Amino acid sequence: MKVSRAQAEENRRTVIAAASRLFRERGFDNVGLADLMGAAGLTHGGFYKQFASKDDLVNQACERALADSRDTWTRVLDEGQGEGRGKRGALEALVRRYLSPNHRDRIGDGCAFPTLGPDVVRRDDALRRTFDSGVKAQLAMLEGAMPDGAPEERRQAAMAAFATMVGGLLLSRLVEDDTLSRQLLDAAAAGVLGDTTKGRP
Amino acid sequence: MKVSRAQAEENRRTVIAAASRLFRERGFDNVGLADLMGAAGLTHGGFYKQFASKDDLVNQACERALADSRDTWTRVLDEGQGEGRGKRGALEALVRRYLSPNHRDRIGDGCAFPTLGPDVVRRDDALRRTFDSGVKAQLAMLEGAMPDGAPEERRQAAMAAFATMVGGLLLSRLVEDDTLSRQLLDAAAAGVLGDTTKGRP
DNA sequence: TGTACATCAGTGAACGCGCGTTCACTGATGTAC
DNA sequence: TGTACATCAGTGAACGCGCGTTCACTGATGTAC
Repeated sequence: MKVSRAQAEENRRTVIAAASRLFRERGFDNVGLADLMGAAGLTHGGFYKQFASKDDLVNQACERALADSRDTWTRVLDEGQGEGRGKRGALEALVRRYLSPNHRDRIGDGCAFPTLGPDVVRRDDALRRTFDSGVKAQLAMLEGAMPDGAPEERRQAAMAAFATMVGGLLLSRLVEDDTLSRQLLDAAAAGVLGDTTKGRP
Repeated sequence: MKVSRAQAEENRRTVIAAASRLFRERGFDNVGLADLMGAAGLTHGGFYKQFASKDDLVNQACERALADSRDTWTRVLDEGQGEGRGKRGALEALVRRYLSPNHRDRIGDGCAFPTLGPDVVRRDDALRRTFDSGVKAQLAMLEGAMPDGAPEERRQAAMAAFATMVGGLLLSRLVEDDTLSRQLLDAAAAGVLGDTTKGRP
């Protein structure tokens, strides 16, 4: 049976959104076409009416995930600057949200770099370019969010901060003890925001 | 044909060593039993004479990779302390080696956390415990390598440093421009070692 | 030390399963008159 | 506005392939005498 163009377009978007979540949760190889189409209430046979291949969907889903991530960062930075103490407050809001137990536990909605990064490194498709752009874009946002210093210093600080955030989230997911996991998140946040925030009582 | 016990034991070790490298290079799912046994010049049929399952080998290969990593850290810290400026020199040697283009490019020989970490997070086997122990062990080494501060401060600094190292390596592998990649490595190293090392000229 | 036999690491074919992809078909949608 | 027909999103079965796992078999090793 055919379906209206609007419905088909909505189905396509539903599949991409589900893929963007499922790939982060289970990895590219552990999500089948049947899972992906099933998320939109469809059967797997129609897949190739919407996408050229599984790799095509992988790429579109990752673009979606990275775009969502950028939107979240923009929103959090805006909110933090609005209610907080200027640029410093915005950066703090972003870092604390990124390095939170909530972000740690919601892998399917979270940042794609500490989740799919290594899988992408092993590829040589268009996906590498997608992530390359994604890193540059979020690095630029972080650079703009850095409150202090000359442009060159802020760029360097943004790179170190990004590394600490991505690595802190990844490590916090690798340890099983929740207390240690939170300590890792807090220590990483303190490392980014300056040790003055955390420290001796 | 049978083979001497010594030969069989050597074959087993060869397979584990090859697995430890291949899994890091291609991921667990993209290395078949035929590849693994072939690395020791064997056919895939004999696999189950040596290992209970593929997951069993995955776990043993990761234990090996993590143990090798610890050995490397120990050696680099010793060398750095010997020829360098005490504990400070040892930490610098470790961080600069970890965040080097060489480590970035040699994934098969490198740290397992930014390479296999996300794949491990998705599992719930014994492998999670293996990595949990691995994180704790290397964190303890880093804590011991921290030159300054009270124990609590050194522990927190070690956590932030570990996060920056793991994240910096991962990000450096995700960007395609070599110059930017090296800047990420250097910025991460500067973040760990204190911005005084790098900075304005 | 030499011989007879049990052991078992390794072989190579086969099995079963899930996966990405293809394809003939369906029937509501969208268009042309 | 109503009718006839082409389009094409979605269906469900089938294909081929690679993979982890199993198994009967081999023959050199290791052991018992």
